[in-house]
Amino acid sequence: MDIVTATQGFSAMGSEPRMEVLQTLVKAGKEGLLVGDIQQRTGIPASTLAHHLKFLASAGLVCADKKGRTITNRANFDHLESLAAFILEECCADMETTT
Amino acid sequence: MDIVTATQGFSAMGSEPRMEVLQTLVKAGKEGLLVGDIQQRTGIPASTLAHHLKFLASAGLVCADKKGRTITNRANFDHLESLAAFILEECCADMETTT
DNA sequence: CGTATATTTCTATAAATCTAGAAACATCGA
DNA sequence: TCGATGTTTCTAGATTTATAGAAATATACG
Repeated sequence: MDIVTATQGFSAMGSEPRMEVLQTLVKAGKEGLLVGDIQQRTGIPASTLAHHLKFLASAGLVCADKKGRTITNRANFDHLESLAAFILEECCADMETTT
Repeated sequence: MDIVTATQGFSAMGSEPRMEVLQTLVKAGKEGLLVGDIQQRTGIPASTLAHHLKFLASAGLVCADKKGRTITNRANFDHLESLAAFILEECCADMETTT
């Protein structure tokens, strides 16, 4: 994971409504949720929600899967794990003694 | 860790120069670095760096320790770990069957 | 005291983001 | 085909953030 990708991911997580959406999807698990479901659970207006979902998707945190009239959104668990790992990835790298 | 704190943390990580600063401090380990050291390693102008360090500190990601003329900055490793853990904290909570 | 050093605060401009109503678009069912 | 449903795109004003030069502050040293 490079720094640009990581930064985009964290930036996407750096807004309360967006984090709320993401957590709703993380809680929902791999089945995902329809946009309408998310809207119901979060109370975010449709257009605002669409905006945030696009932001989350373009950061790779969420995947959207259109089927008929509805769109299923799912958290991208692999990517989320990588981001979590990135935070302390290079911890203390500069402290290493000449081993 | 509540959602507001987490969001502030991720927001602070959601900018490339700031993430670069944070990583520089994470690499440096618990000894930390002087503002001037960070400036040298990142090439960020002093006033811009001060701005970002304040942002990082107010999000709890970094601690500043003034001593004489210099200020030592350290990554707040505990907080960073909590943030990393937060991302998938409630993973699949809504999928649980009636156990 | 006066000067050099380390860092911040002030300031201003440019750019990005947030929010949400309204309109548009696509798909399904009758 | 027509109306209902689910979701997006358009739009625009308000707010936040980014950047960095210049001035200010604080401490140390001679």
